[in-house]
Amino acid sequence: MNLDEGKEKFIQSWGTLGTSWGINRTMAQIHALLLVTPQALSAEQIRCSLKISMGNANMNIRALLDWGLVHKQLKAGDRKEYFIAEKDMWEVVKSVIVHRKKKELEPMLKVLDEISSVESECEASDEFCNIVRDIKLFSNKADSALDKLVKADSNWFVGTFLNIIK
Amino acid sequence: MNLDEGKEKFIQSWGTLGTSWGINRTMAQIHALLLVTPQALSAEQIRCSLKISMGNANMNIRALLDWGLVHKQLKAGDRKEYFIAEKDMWEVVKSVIVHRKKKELEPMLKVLDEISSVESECEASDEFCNIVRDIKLFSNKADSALDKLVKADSNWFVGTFLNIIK
DNA sequence: AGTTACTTTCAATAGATATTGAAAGTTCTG
DNA sequence: CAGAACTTTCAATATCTATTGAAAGTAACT
Repeated sequence: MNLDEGKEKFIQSWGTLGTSWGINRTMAQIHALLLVTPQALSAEQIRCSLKISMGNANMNIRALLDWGLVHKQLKAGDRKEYFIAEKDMWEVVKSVIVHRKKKELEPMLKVLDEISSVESECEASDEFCNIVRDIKLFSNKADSALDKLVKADSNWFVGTFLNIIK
Repeated sequence: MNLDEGKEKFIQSWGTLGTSWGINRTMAQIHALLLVTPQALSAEQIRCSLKISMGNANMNIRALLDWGLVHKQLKAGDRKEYFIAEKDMWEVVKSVIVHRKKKELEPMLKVLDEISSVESECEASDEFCNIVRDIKLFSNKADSALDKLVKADSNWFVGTFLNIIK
């Protein structure tokens, strides 16, 4: 396999993977392209490589910056902005965890709190409250575990943590 | 808040959460309904509760059985099938991990293997191979960590694991 | 201040995915 | 084995999300 085929294949797969991870296809493909490109690329270069519109490229580059998966780089004497990917996989996973935790787990915790105030007025409502309490307990544990995880540094995670549970 | 409002709210939120987890809305809502229902329900009861079509209900019940998130229950002298949810949250998360690992991580590992055969013929291809090797290393670690996790039992996970990283 | 180079926004449109409903299939029962 | 009770399938359709392209915005240089 040659280099271009390899890059192409990686970009397509990363795009597919992304869609299952709450990251849209283009966003994941841009990230993939930048991941396998040692130097920084301009929006124009990204647009051409992936054959997407300027608007699409721009919006998803902003989203990637927002998630901290891509960093901006300015070159002296050049008005264009250049972009380079975060290449430490643990940092990438952490960003995803932080964003999804905020978007998914936290609203769920809020709802669980609200619905645990269901009045106890019959057997059915007591059973409901018990089930909700279990789910809440589990979710809270997961929540604080994730908090701890994202505070961990890359070396500890890859070197120690992954080995402990192995 | 009364019981019905609480159930309704839970079902809607679980449905929303599900869509971010590779589980479609209806599938997640059926799961939610069964989660907060102590006894088993028939397809007809599910259909009525959620106001969805028979076809939709059927397909998603099958999917839930397939994922192991819902179990079938037969009642003596009744031709209908009844369904009851897996209520242990760790079992639920494990099912999701198993399915998503198969659908997402494993195909990615395969692609990473394929593309690490890119010929070393210039600096760029060497850099590409290095980046791919890093990602592969990380992914393999994640893969085997997840394997270990799903083999763990609920008590160990909730009682020990979540406390270790706390 | 005007021109050029580049970036952002957003309504229209395309594309992907979920849902319905009706028809076909299955299994039980008298 | 005919009919009833229930389940499954699938093409048509609806819904939800991503993408485009054109117009507006912004900043640098002359």
